[in-house]
Amino acid sequence: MPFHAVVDGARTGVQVPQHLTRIPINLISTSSDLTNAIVKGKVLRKGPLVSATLHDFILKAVIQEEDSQPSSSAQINAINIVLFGELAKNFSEGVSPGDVVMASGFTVSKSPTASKDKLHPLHLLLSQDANIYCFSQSSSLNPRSAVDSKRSSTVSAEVLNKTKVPKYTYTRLGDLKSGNVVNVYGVVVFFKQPFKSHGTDFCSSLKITDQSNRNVSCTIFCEKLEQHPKIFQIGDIVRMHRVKVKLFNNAITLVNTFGFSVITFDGKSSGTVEPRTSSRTFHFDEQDRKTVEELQKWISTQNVLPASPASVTLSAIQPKAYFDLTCQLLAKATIDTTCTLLRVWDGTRSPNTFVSVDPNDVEGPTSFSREKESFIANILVYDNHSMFAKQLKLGAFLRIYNLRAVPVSSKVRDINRNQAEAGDHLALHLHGGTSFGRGIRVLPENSPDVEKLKRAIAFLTEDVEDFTAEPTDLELHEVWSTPPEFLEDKAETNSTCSTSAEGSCRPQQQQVTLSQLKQSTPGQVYHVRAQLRSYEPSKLHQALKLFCSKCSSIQDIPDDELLATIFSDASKNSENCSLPKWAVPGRIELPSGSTKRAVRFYVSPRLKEEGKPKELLFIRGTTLEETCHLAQGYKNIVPVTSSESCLALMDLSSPFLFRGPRRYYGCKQCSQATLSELPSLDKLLDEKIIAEALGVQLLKFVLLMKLQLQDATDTLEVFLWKHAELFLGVSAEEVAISQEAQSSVHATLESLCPTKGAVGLRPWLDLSLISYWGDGEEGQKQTCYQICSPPISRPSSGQSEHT
DNA sequence: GGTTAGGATTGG
Repeated sequence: MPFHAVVDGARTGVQVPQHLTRIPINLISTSSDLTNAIVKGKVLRKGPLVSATLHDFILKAVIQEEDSQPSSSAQINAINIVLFGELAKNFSEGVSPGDVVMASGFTVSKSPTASKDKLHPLHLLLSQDANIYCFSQSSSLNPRSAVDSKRSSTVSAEVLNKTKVPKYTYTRLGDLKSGNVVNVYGVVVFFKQPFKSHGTDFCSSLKITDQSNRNVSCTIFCEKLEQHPKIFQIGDIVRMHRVKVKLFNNAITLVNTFGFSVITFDGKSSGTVEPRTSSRTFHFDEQDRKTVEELQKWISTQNVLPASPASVTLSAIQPKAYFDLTCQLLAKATIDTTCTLLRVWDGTRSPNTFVSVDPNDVEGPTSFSREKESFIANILVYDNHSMFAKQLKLGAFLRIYNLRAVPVSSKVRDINRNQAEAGDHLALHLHGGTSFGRGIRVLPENSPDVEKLKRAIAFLTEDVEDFTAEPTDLELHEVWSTPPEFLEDKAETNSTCSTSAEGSCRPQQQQVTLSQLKQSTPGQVYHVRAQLRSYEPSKLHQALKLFCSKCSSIQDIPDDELLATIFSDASKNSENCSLPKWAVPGRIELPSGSTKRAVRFYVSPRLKEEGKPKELLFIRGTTLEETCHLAQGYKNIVPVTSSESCLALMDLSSPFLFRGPRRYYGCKQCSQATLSELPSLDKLLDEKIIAEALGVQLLKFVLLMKLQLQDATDTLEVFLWKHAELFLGVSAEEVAISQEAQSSVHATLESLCPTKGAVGLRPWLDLSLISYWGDGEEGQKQTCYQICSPPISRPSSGQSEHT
């Protein structure tokens, strides 16, 4: 290795070789024998990393000898050094001004800037044969040095060996020693959302644990909310840098100290490890990913998490219970100076939470349709939470912690109301204070819980018009080799809620038999009770499709055999080609069979500047297998090839992006792909941002099935399409990568339509169907049907009305 | 380079 960080030589085993002889800077001349010479100096200045030629970097720096006292002003003890290639890169990443470095294996030549900068007339040239040893002043590497170090922490020189030695050292919670400043990983077993302290900062209080099974309380003071850990639930994983170990009441606690930073991860494995942070620059490497995955595994195998107030849906609220609620904010109203009303839903039927409010005080819609109202809960939030609630945006996805359901007796009912209507109800309160982690958190749009919530409320938020507005039926029928259809008419959603149909009330109207449905006018939503007679395709992977929301085309997902051919053809095309101006090239060693081989990659200098150069790699010349292998180690991989002597994206028949196990495709028809540099972003890169930057129209994973329903009167073929995710309770994207999601779909279908057993014993389903006019063969009109609700199944008995 | 809090519910 040409670059070494000698932080604690005894510990890391890195030593400056004994055979080298120190040469004072002022004695360096063109006639010096430099074979075994080594110079030592403090880094005075460090220039930027410059991309010089196609495959190279240059970095200039100035070092000054600290321990030599120039006997006369004529003796110069500072010298320019010029580093090339990997060494320049490592120096750029690993060395800060003020660090002491030693250099060997260099050559010298005349310094072109000597007359201007008055430094040494020669400069040192360090290429791949040279060595740099860095004695970092950083406090973050080693807890012991951190305590002694008077210097504020700089993140520097943690690069020792890029692949084997971690940039940061993490202390197990069982090994914490009072007084040390440490970096730690931990699983959250208790937390409070940040709250305003009596001082200048917000305060987060949490308790974490790890494989050493020690629980440690942490207190984080930060002025800005975004600097606080983004904890959504117990079981999340936090990584904290530079926390000080203190003793309080005889117990070890951690408090943030100078240079503190934190990132948070989901405690449940989802295939990819996505750090939650607002920080533009944070270090996250392969080792971090492994650490997080080990903790995720540990959580899943150990019973480490305390029984937390379970996340509960509105329909499952128990009176007197405390619980956490994940929901969407629809409207809010000021009740008084200490209390705000939040109107929310989560897609399940709400208990009666009547709150009287003046419509003039309401922000957002003052009323909803009667059926929508039956899904809405009213929550009163007090004091500190009331203040916070006032700045919440309508439509936001929230998690409300330690919500309480208080039974309210009917004694206080309005005398004018009918007794039955004004019956007992639940009052939902978020009391003041932060005990038991009480608080409200806005969940980001991309969190798995929000994705789940969106699916659950889809049937409430999408009006019937949405179904028919999309010209997708053309595609639906083409996929099934049936006459193409196209929608024109719009259905209406005049609906009333049948209160007699307890639990099955949906925003739609008449319950009809299949026979009646076939004779009724298209353009409406109907409620049916039916059994699932059959479904196709029987093989789930055939139900998974790619959908373009721009041109509404649907296509199959290419199989690996086809993809392998595309990759192999592309890699044959290895001619030299011109690079986009921004691309910084590099090479990665890949194990290929028994031999290693190097493949080319390109990175964006902007991401590099932001401290995450490997966040997005453009890879050239790999096989499909190798690309998948690389995708396990790097967050975002975009395969590229050479096209007409220019670097270009690969054919859009193959995925344009690999993210962990996930593959993303673009629409051939709607994309205008160009290899552009990514815009500067505060947000973490995701498939949407990358697709947009590359001019790719991202294709959505969708599920498309055809079901045959039956009741006593008839059978009916219906599409399961727009609401397939809701119906099957999974996201199509998960089905594409997760065996668990696939099994869940199989289980759902098997429960509705068992392969064995009498047809009559199959469960009866309460379903909402939308019917609409489509264009049939040779311009003929034909009625089509789509499912637009989740299935609510009932035992096969009690269906006598149809049998 | 100083402060805050230091989990623990009954309350509209």
